Amino acid sequence: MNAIPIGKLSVATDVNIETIRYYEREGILPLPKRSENGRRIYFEEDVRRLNFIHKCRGLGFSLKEIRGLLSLVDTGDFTCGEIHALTIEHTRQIAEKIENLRRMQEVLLEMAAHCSKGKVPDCPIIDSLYE
Amino acid sequence: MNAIPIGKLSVATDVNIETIRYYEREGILPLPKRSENGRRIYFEEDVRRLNFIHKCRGLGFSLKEIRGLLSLVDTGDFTCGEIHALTIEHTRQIAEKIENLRRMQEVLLEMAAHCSKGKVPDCPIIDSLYE
DNA sequence: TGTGCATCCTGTAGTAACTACAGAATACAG
DNA sequence: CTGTATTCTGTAGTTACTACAGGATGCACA
Repeated sequence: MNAIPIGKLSVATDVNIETIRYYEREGILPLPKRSENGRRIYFEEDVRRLNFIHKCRGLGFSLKEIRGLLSLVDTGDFTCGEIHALTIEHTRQIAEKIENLRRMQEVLLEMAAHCSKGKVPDCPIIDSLYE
Repeated sequence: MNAIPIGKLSVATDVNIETIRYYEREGILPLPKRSENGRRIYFEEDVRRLNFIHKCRGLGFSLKEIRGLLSLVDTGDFTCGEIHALTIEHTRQIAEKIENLRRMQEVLLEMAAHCSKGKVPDCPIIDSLYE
């Protein structure tokens, strides 16, 4: 139920119409149902999946990596060991991303704070991401 | 001191040599000194800057956005108000990225935990990034 | 019941951010 | 001093979009 055309999906997810069709060609979005006249029809599930893909892209995951994440849910027949192998590397990667962002955040906030006290900031931002 | 050639910079930062030259062409890395025979010479500062750029890219920032972040440190003549304007939007964006990653992390860990108890996971991962 | 503007279709071409390769010069280890 | 490694410039290919072009269909409104 609640069928929507590609334009509405685009607005709902803030993903460009052409990008949606590109994801379809790439097999990262499933082939949607079509209306009698060949127009694509989407449902709530597609909105969720596309939101997920879009946010992952914004977090620096490649389409290949996203395919890997989606495979966790697309096929329900992974063994326990496989799930572990797939999630462990991803959680490690995510933890690292969070840590890097946390450091950037810290330095930016500090910068703004110093600044508001009238001090000209010097240059700690770059070091913040250097291990 | 401690001058290194492009190959060492590439190894030190895990950034492809061709990508380093590409960043130079794009003006995101400064034109380096050259040896007598025209070979690029880098220093510790370049390692830090390139590490920063590389990590930002891995966190989903575009080169344009990274240019904006670097401008905070490249020119020391921002006014306090400008620093605030630039940092506030960035910190908002970073907070959002952290929150999205945190949710993904939670769901992946939960998935692995359920799995290790022998339960077949169903499908919460996609919802985790759906507001 | 027309009619005109919005939305959709396919297909192709352009852009951003790399990445790889060709062909030549220089560095340096044994 | 000779051969393998590294660097150089320049160009072409790849990934992930993004923007048309040209045509068909949908739908609000007179």
